[in-house]
Amino acid sequence: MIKPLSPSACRFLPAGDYDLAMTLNCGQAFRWRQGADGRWEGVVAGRWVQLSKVGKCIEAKTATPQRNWDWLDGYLQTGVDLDSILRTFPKDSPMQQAVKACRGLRLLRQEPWECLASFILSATKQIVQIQQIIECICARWGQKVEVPPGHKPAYSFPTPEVLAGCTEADLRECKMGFRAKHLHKTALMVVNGQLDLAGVNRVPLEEARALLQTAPGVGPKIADCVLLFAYGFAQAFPVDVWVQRALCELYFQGRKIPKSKLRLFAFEHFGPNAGYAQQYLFHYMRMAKKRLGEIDVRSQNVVRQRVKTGN
DNA sequence: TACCAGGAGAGCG
DNA sequence: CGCTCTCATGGT
Repeated sequence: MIKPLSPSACRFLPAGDYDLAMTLNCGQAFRWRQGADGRWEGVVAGRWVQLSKVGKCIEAKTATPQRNWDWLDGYLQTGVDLDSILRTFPKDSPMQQAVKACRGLRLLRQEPWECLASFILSATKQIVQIQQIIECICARWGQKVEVPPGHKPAYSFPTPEVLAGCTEADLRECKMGFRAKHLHKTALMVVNGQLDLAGVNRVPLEEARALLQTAPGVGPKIADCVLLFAYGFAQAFPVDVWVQRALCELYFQGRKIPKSKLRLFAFEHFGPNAGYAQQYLFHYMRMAKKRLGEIDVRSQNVVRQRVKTGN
């Protein structure tokens, strides 16, 4: 007789070639926060969890002992062989630079409802602001989850039932603006069965995208985000303003190409894991901009210094 | 202060 | 189809 593994609130997941910080902070998920000790805290599948990289493992701590950790393995996708994915990328220079800069970046497998709702709220918002809106709706309409002593309270992501029960005005109190109508209507569709989130992964990519796009506030870009980040359609290729700029500059000599055409180009050019390639390009561009920002600040300081000293 | 943000949808020619 | 305008709010 096999003795069942005893429940534990701590676990080490083998995770070589896995950049945890980049993965949790690259704009695919919005609820991870870094504590003072540098560890990442979040809520996955209704459970508080704290993550940190220890050598070639991810150390996970929970508030309550766990017998089964499948919920976390699935979320982090630690079983994915990254190298076999990177090998399918095109060998052009932009792509190789992005891979070099973002080595270890992974795609998570998020819960469909949270992912869909989050990206409805993402429309023409900066990532910092998306994080704030989502934090607000979780604190208001999520359920309190157990946390270890001494930690800030944490909340689950609010269910479609709860959000459908809110008024649009309630939702607007979390500063989501015109997205409130979209979120509310979509929540209603999920509750009354007009949008079957469980059915999305049972059909091919194009059909799945069309299903998601029946929800208000969900067009091609947001649908592709959900297909990629929640359903594991590795070829889904979200084209936002960043990726559009990147593709136009890197592959079209700066000519402005419509997003619909870029999606078709990407589907062909980047291959079966186009979605992974997209995330590498997206994060690569954002890091590059951040670096430029820092240089800009330095030159500004130099200018201020000159003004001060009269040079 | 102005510009812009991981867009979508409607109206127009 | 492709372009433009609006939607709400706050970061930089």
